[in-house]
Amino acid sequence: MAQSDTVERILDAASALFAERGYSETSLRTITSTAGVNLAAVNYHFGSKKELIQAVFGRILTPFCLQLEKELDQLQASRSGYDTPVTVDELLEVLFRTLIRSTDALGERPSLFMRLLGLAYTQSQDHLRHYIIDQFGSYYSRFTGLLQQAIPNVSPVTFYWRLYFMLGASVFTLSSYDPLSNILRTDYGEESSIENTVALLVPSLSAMLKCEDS
Amino acid sequence: MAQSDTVERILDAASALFAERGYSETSLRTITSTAGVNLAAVNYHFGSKKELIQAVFGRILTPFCLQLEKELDQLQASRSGYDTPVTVDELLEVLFRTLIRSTDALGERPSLFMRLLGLAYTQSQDHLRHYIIDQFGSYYSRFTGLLQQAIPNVSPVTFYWRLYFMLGASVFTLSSYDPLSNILRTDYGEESSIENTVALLVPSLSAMLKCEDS
DNA sequence: TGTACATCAGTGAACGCGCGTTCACTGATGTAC
DNA sequence: TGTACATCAGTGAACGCGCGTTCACTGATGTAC
Repeated sequence: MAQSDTVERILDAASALFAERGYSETSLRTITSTAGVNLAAVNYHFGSKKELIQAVFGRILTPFCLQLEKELDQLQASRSGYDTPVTVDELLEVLFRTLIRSTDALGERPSLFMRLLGLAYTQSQDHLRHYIIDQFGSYYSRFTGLLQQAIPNVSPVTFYWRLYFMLGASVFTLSSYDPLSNILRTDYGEESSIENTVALLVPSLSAMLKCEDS
Repeated sequence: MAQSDTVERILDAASALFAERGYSETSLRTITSTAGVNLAAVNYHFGSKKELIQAVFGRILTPFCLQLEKELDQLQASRSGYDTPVTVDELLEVLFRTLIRSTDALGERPSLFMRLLGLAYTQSQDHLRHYIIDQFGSYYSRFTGLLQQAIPNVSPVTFYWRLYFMLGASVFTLSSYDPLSNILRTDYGEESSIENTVALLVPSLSAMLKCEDS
């Protein structure tokens, strides 16, 4: 092995296996044998299983955050000097475009990212939740701040809950994209793509976010 | 112990622990020591950990299904002879009222049910997914059929995806209700209740389901 | 009514297994003089 | 250029531990005659 691709092989195998089965259901023995490396290599390179989980997550979260920042900069720059504020639809477009592009750049699929994210919240991985908040918190705040400005007639509390409605709808659907699109093919005879599904998701979420606050 | 409440004690402890940590992260030793029963009692009464998981789920899913059936019967009966079809909002009201009432009747909280349901899909518990489809499939089909009739202008494929947007939003938000409402209290100084949150969820979902199909 | 047997909830201890982690070790490459 | 040493990626085997499950057993209650 020329100058160690062991780290990359472990991260590749671990990403796929964690997304498929969950963090605690995937053993280091399964990861290392899939990657074709020695069992002890994970502890040698990463220190522990927890640190491997964070490394797997960071490898996909970091490019997403950087890309999102760039896209939001562009979007806001295009508005400076004008009085037309950024719209909900534009923000959602940016969010999902960033999701698709940043995972694509890694040779991964959005569903993998969404599954890792969903699992971080449903499995008891406190260390990972804290890691995500540390890494992603400021980008998340910037995005949600802009989103709230785009819906001035919705109260803060309603907006708060709708953010989670949106998060749940997005993460749940996109993390289960493969099985859901398979059902669609066999039961409805319809082909779909992730772009296609996002194109249905964006206006649906937009309608939900903007609707009259009762 | 008068005529064995061991089974109930195991189910109570297991429900709470599974919802808190997940199925595979909860050991039989933790369950039995919490319940104050012998370790071997789970295998004696339920056969295996898998069958315990199904029993925990069934205890909460079955009353929900029966209650939902009754509510839908009533709703449809109130319409027979008239030409006014059942509305989206009425169906959603019935769904969440059923959720709240059926869990309440067991002395449990909706978030517990939603967490167990969410975990069934995110943890690799194929046996549980199959069990849920067997038990719940026909009730689910009836509900979604009525819902689709209430939105005649939305195409079947769009409706298919929006069902999962709705499911994701509901399960994610309600299963994380406690931490989310705690954040709301500390950061916004607002008290909330599950009824309150559902009252925000229903019109939001309704707007999302009904919005113009692009 | 009394005795023998069957049933059944529950128990204590052990089983084998897979887990994450550790550790002494190897062998190749880089560095100092 | 040659030698001694340091560094570092990687390895094979073992560690102790907690896991789900099993099994022989107990003791109370019910049933048959």
